[in-house]
Parts: sequence; structure tokens; C-alpha cells
Amino acid sequence: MSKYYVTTPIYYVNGAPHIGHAYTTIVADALARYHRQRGEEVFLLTGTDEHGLKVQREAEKQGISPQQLAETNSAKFKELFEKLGITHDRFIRTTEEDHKRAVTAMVQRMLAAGDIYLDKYEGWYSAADEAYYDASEIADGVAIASKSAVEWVEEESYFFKLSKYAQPLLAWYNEKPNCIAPAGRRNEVISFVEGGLRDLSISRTTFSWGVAMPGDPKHVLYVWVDALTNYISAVGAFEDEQQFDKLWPADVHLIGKDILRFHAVYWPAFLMSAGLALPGQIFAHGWWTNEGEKMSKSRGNFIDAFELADAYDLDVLRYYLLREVPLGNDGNFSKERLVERNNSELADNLGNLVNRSFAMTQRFLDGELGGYVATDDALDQGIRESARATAADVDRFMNDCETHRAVERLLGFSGELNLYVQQTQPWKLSKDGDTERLAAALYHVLEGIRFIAVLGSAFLPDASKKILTGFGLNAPEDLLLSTVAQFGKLAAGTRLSQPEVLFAKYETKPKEDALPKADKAAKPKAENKPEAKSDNNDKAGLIDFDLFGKVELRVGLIVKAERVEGADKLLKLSADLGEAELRTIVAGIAKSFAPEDLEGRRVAMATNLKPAKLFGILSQAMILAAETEDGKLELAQYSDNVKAGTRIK
RNA sequence: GGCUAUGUAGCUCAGCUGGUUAGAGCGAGCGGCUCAUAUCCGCUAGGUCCGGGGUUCAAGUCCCUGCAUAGCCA
Repeated sequence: MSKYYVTTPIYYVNGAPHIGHAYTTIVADALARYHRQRGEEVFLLTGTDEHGLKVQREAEKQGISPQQLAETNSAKFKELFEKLGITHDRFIRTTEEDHKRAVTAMVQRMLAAGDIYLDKYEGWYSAADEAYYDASEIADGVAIASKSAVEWVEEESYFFKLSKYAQPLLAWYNEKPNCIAPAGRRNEVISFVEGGLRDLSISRTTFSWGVAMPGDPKHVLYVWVDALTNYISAVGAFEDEQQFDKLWPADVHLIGKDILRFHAVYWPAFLMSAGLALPGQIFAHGWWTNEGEKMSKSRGNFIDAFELADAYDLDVLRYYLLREVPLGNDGNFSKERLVERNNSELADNLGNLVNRSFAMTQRFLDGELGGYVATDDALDQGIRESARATAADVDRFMNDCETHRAVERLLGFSGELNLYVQQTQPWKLSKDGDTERLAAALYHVLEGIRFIAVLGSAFLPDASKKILTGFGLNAPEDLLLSTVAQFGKLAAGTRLSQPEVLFAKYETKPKEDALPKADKAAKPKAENKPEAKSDNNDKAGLIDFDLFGKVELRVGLIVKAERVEGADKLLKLSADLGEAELRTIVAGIAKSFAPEDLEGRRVAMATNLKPAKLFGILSQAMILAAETEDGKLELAQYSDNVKAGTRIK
């Protein structure tokens, strides 16, 4: 049985998990799930990096032990991954005993190879960055790049003969063109190594929270020797030969682009020194920005991973992250895009396809599936061919870690199935009593849906499960890719049960709260030609739903009301519409209401009308009112149960 | 500053080794169906393929150059 070993980085426990942590881990999880479907023996590794000066200092600050701090923060990551439904096979912590033993053994091997020597290090060091800087990189006592303080340090340190490995590394990059991906990253690494490698300091004497240098315990092994070794310690290096031989080398180390050098240069060099095999591939993915803004500590705009998991359906979040951006590119996390993708691709396209197909089978065939017939019909043949091609394409894309293409392909097939339904028109076949053709058509759609459910299970595990359950396919084997090796496996006589709605639509939020109100309403483009197009629809007096949908009605809480000087019919109102600022409304209702009667009322307002100036006051919404027989006005009113700003539909 | 990418319809992007009228999805407009989560299907966008020069019978697709953006340079 072939195996697949995929890793995420281990996450440093000095901060809260954010979108980046969630992303890497979700990608790795999708890859792992897919390979499990192939029937491979899969090992998905993630975990936390817990040693180092920063943890030690933070713990001192909090008055707790480094171990306690690591414990608490590591638990957050573990909790996150449970929440995200990550199917890791091990969550490793660098404070675990077997890991520490492996680190020691690793260094002993490197010592035995003659690659480690004792020397003195001097230079500018930043504790915040845990990095040394060249004199050219600092100014005014701070590192130019990170703005963190540096200090001049001289200390005894063990060094790894990295310089010795420049040529072997270049040979490796050359022999295995895919060992570093994407290709652009590979070029970066090559040009870096071609520039020559300096030996690497691998120990510190300035702190103690870590694994001791074998034979010289006043030295602590520096972060990367310790951390990188997790990839082998987690699978039994130096201890469980059977497991280690089976799983190592890893097939993919999935990492963020910021730690590329450590993985593409140091790590293979360490492995060469220790006489161990090199990983199959190091894949560096990009960063997410937050609504177009770079996330940074100074901005304080990290997207909290827990909030993300709470805000969106897990399938939708996975889908969005995997679909929006090719692995390796930077991406922009935009709520609007996520909602758009959910609504149009998941809900409208796939969700509705499943819903309509099951419903038709229920209604026209009493929920019972006919058997598979390899019909001659060209449309049917097209679906079969597409199903086959989709399976093949998804497989190829997953081999290349092109999750966005795999997902895109699946949705493309879903679109083809929608088209097929439109073309075969089962409702018409039912009416005409053509049950044979009807059964064949629905069979093809449903079998196509089963392909999507199986092939998409790594991306949309929950939805996939709901669909398969609808077919009565609940066994773990029903997920295997072998079940989509041929078209036509859905058994005759299968009784369907309608799955619940797979993807609910999210409301599209107006989200222009930040803009001045006048600008907001001035935006609609139709304004340039105001009169031209108004009389198309109203011949019949009916309007489209779309048109109605454009009218934004909301519940506004009147917080203040006053008379408008010089106008006996007008009141000036300030209303809370759940926005950052109150809106001003000028309403012609003074004859029916005293200002004090209105304050505190929640009433219906049209909120996306073009603002109008009345008596020099800009009115930014309109109140809905009905006239009584005696000419008084009454408002459309809501109780306190309805929050200010709620959309009326 | 050096090196490397990228710059294609309103938005997000495909366009392999140069070759008929430059594509997709979303958005927008119009029309059709009614099984379905008001969903689905069809038609419509007339875009200096960043600017300039060159190679070629023929260039988003190759070369040079300029501009812009991004990444790497311990």
C-alpha cells in the first residue's frame, strides 16, 4: 500500500491562531483527505513549536513556567484544529519527550558526520525577531526591516557546516525540479544558495528553554534544529524504525513562504548530514491579506481563526480558502467574495442542483432509482464522459496541489449537470409519461452528483456526507475514489432521502457603513439617464422581484425628532439604522405627529433612495406611512424585538 | 541598487511550445423554462491584451526598452 505523509509547520506558541494557521492546516487536511480516498496510508502531521527565548521571556513576564505557557497556548491550536475538523494523525509538541530524544539523536548524527564545531558568534541580535543582523541592516539601534531593537552579542556557539552543503543542495534542486514549489520560490532558493552559504549557528547560551546540546548542556539548541526535526520525530525517527521507514521521507512539507529558507536550505542540509532521505516536496504558500490590507501586529488586523470558524460554515470556509487562490499565491480575504462564492457557486449551482434532482426523483419516481443503462443518447454520453474527465482532472490537479483547479473543475461539472437537467427537462418527460427516458435522465444526474460528492469530499466534507447519506451510502468505503472509477455504480432500486439544504445563502451586506451617506446614495449608475428606461415594466403594473429587491427597506429607530423651522408639515428626524452614524430624515408628517411622540419608535424606512434636500436639510431616507380616511398618517411600526437596521423583506 | 516574477473585459483570472473573428466565472442588461434554495438555461460586454521599438508571412504569445506592482538579496 502506498503512503502519503504531509506536514504543516509547527506553530510557534507565542500568539493566537490566525487565518494563516487555519489556512495551511486546512490545505494540508484537504490533501490528506484526498489521499485517504485513494486508499493510501496517510499521515497528516501538525503541532506546536514551544521552545525558545520568546516563550521563556513571555513566561517570565507572566510569572509562570515556560512549560505552563506552552501548555496553554498549544491547547489553543489543538482546539482550533478540532473546531476546523482537521484530521491530523498526530499533533506534535516540541516539548514532548520523544521529540526531544530525536533532536538529541539528530544532532549526535550531525556531530558524528563532523559537521558541527564550536566557535564564537558575534553580531547584532534582535531578541524579538530571534535573528541576527548584519551591520548594514541596522540603523539607530534597530533592525531596519522589523524596527525591533538589536543588541551586540558575543557568545560561544556551535556551528553547523552549512557551507559544505551548497553544492549537494544545488544538485538536489537540479535533479528534483519539483522539490521546491512553486517554481518561482525554487528560483529564489537557488539564487540564494548560489550566492554561497555561511555556516549556521545552531546553539545559544543566553537562554535555557530548549533541548540541550549533547555533551555541553550550557548550550541550548537553536530553534530551527529543534523545530525542523519534528517532521521526523513525529514518525518515530531513531526509535520506531518500522514506522519511520514506512513514512519517511515526507511527501510534502506545506509551509508559508516566510519560512522557505529554513525548509529548503537548512532542513535538507541537516538531513544530508544525518544521512537521512530528503523530503519529496516543499510547497510554500502565500499570505492572506485582510480586505486588501496586509495583516500585521502594528495594524492589529489579524483575522482571528476562531472568529472565522464561528462566522462561517466549515465547508464554505474551506471551499473559499481553497478556491479563491492558487496554492502559492497571495490571497485577499474578502467577506464579500466569500459570500458571493457561497451564494452563487455553492448554494445556487451545486446546492440547488442536488436539491432539484432529489426533489424530482421524489416527485416523479417516488424516490426510487432505476438501474444504470448505458443509453445511446448524446447528452447522456456527454455526462458520462464529463464525469470520467472530471475524476481524471481532479486527480491530476491534486497531484500538483492545485486545489483551486480541482474545486473549479467540480463546480464546472455541477454546471454541466444543471445544463443537462435543463436540456432533458425531466418534468416534461414525466408529464408525457416517458418513464424510461425520465429514469435514465435522473439516473445520469444523480450519478453525476455522486461523483461530485465523492470527488469533493476533501473540500466539502460535510456537504459530501449529506449527499452520500441521501443515497444511503454511509460506509467509509463509499468515499473511496475507486467508487468513481466507473460511471453507473449507483444501484438500481436505491431509495433516496432528500438531504437538507446543503448551503444556506448568506445575506449580502451593504457594508458601506464607512462611507458618507451622501456618497453612498449618489452612486447608482442609472442616474445619468434618469427618464429613459422607466416605462418598460409598468405596463402591466407588475414589477420583477429583482426590482423589488433593489428597494432597501429597513427598520429605523427614531432617536430624535424636531420641527423644521419655517415648514409646518416637516419634521427632522435622526434615526438609528444599525450603522456607525445616525441618519437624518426629513419627513412630511408634522401634521399627524408631535416630535416627542416619535422618539423611540421603530418604523419602516426606505434607505437607499437618492438623498434629497428639503429646506436645506439633506434627507437620507424616507419613512413609510399610510393615510387614514380623515387624512391622518400612520406609520409601519415594529416592536422592540426588531433590532434597528434590520432589513425588511 | 542587483536578481526574479507579474501587468489580458467593471471584478477575479485562463490563454501550452507564436497562426482562423482574444476566452471563462462573477457582476450588469435582455429573453426563456418551472423540477428546484427567486434557483436553472440562452443571448448581450465590443477589451490600445501596460507604453514604445524590433524579429517574422504571422505576436497577449519571441527579443530589446520604458513604466507599474510584487517577491528574494543570510
